[in-house]
Amino acid sequence: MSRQTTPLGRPRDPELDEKLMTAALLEYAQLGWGAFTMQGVARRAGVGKSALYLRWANKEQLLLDSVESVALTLRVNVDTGSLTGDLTALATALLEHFLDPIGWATLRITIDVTADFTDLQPFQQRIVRSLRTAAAGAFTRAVERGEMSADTAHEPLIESLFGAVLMHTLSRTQDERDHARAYPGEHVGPLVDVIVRSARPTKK
Amino acid sequence: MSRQTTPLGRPRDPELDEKLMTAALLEYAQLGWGAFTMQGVARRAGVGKSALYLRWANKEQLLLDSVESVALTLRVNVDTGSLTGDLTALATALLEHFLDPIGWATLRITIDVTADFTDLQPFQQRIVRSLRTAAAGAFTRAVERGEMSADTAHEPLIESLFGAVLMHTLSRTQDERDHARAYPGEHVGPLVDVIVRSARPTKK
Amino acid sequence: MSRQTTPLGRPRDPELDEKLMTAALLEYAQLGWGAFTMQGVARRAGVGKSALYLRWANKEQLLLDSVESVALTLRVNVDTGSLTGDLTALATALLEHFLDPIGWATLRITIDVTADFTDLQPFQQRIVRSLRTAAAGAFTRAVERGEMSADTAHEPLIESLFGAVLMHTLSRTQDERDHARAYPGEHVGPLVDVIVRSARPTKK
Amino acid sequence: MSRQTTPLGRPRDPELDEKLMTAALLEYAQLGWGAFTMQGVARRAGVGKSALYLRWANKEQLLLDSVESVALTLRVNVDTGSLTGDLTALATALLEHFLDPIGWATLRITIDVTADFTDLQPFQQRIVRSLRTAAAGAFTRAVERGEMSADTAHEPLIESLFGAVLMHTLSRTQDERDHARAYPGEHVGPLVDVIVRSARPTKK
DNA sequence: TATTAAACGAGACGGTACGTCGCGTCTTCTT
DNA sequence: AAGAAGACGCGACGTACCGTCTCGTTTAATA
Repeated sequence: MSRQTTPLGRPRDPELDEKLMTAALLEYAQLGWGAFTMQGVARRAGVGKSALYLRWANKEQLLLDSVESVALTLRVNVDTGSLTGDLTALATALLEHFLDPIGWATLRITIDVTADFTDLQPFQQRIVRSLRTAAAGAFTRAVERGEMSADTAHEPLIESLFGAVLMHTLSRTQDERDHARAYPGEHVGPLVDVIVRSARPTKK
Repeated sequence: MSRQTTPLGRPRDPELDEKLMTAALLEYAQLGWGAFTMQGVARRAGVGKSALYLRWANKEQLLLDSVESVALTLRVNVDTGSLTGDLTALATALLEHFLDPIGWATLRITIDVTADFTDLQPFQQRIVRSLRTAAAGAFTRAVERGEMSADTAHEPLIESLFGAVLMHTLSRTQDERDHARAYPGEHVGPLVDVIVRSARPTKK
Repeated sequence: MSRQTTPLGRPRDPELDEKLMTAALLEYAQLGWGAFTMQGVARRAGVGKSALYLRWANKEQLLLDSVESVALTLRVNVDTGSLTGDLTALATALLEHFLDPIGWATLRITIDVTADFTDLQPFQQRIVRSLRTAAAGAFTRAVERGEMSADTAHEPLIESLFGAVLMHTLSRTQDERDHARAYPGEHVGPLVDVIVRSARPTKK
Repeated sequence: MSRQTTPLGRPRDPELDEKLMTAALLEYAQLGWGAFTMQGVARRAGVGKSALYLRWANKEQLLLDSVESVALTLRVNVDTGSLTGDLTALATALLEHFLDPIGWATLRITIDVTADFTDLQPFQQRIVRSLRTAAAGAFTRAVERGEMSADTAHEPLIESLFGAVLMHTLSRTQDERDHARAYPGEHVGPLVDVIVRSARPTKK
């Protein structure tokens, strides 16, 4: 006769959700698709398979969900006083994201999702949007400061900067990536410069 | 007395090598890692599994080899008379490469390879190198024309341009990608502009 | 506090054990070693391969186990009032066993086992023993009746009778075996006679 | 215009026929059906697969042929002066045949052939016949000597003796079979006795 | 002596079964 | 009802062998 029915039986362990997604990302990051297994995730989390299948229908769903939960972490939007400073902060954050195994796993899955014709826009877009809005703030402030003319399109600049960071990570050897982890500034600086120089107002 | 011994037994069918790699890339492009199977490749190529396993030890090797054989295709180096023209040609080729299912598959595999700690530099580097050398030519000619100062670093510009194309492909929906396939110029133009403006010599 | 722990997880389907062994024997009886396949057994039983490999490590083990479970069926020991009657009952049972495809399969496997140097005595002996004990009863009663002297060795008589039935089955054509199935008495009679005459006490 | 055409080309190596069949029997005797392979036979004989498939269409044909070529070896027919002596010679020969790995392999294959509904009478019968004719001689001489009445049926006696030897081999452990190899007389004696006693004329 | 056609060693090839392992579902007992 | 454990039907893995098919080389009989 209770109106506000508490669900019967044992309640779900709320800590498991996050624990399982973390385990999934680690497993994927270390082993790749080929050796990524549900029982591997369960083992790593010290859990039975039921706990997984009660929450996700299959491997793909688990991975997508896990990736999404991580993507929201990437929220950087600081005013450092200059466009170079703002973009450096952003690019550094992204570089570190890509250098982190889990961040890289996120990218791999995004790439795979993009390939499937089943257009998982909501998933994909949410991640990209967080990057764009962060960059938009930096550009707006730059225009106010006069570092950039108001009619410059943001989109190509954003794609160039973030794409450059991605390409940089992608085209380097393991040793160079290790170096970037230690000294991100040296790697990000030249890339930010490209954007800042491109954005600077044309002299008369 | 012959030093140059012909290998014994029936020789391998040389047509099969290419046929199998093509089948593998198509299979991967359509299905992704999750549903990519050796027997699927064999079936598609109308071939027994033995023909596959005589050449490659496992799925990974087959895919890596297939990707490498495709990567060499990407050879663009034309002199159009202007930096904008040269870079547009390059970026368009790359965009079309990424919009092609097989080209995209190539990227996916490169990403996966980068993740593995087993540093497959020779593989990875060979692909990237073909891009860099193509761009280097364009920049050299630009310096000669006076469109660009001699002391501008190439590397960040290259990473920005190619990364931008990649990020562009990655962050768009299926519909937008279809549009890019039809009108690549509209998509590539703004990205090339970013680079050209960044590279232009500073006015006194 | 419970010492007698119930085994964890879903319990094995107890009906499957027998179903699988029956399917295995039928498959073997119909197709022989050459075409006997595990997936064939699984298909016939409407079962996945896992169910088989959870119970038996390989083809050989499955067949041995199956044979053993059938061998125990051969239990005949009746007192018909005369040695001839008792032995006829026994020999008829054995003849019918050999004429049955599954019974014959049992023999084939026993022969194979005997050949292997890995001496699977427990298996082999258990089958033979059931025959010997049955015959021993008949001989004991014959001695009591005075049909046979007490100091006659049982073993050679047993081997002669059962061996004769086996050789009879082995050396006949398919047509003759069909006839034996219909009229076992005509085939068994002469063989029993040989034994009875050999066993009869010597007249002074 | 030659009438007696010699076949063209390189003639078949006549030594190979026997060499290959011997290799086949050894392979089968040591490994059994399960691990009996054509390439194994070829390897053991130091020969390519072609040499095998030029002579036999498949594994089965090779084995049947090999068995048949061996069976003809079993030709014993000596007059020792007594029925016991004659039968002992025969039974000993058969016992040694069964104790020899190749002889045992012959039996295994015979058993398998008997099981198949494809009634390979010519094969099967030829082997059995050689045994029967040998025994027939011994019985004929026994009748002449007065050790046996003329109207006693031969067939059951033959089946009993040879069957007894077979059953004896079949029901013993490896150790006991080793003993029989060293002292065949001890094992054959009791079995021959059974037959001789059964065959002796009834005293008035 | 040179030609010719089959025999032969080697091994690629299209298949299929092996025995293993992971999927996603199910059934059992425990919490 | 959640959860750990593990059986189950299914199907791919990578291996090994089937019987067929090229290759190049060898070996007699013929020309």
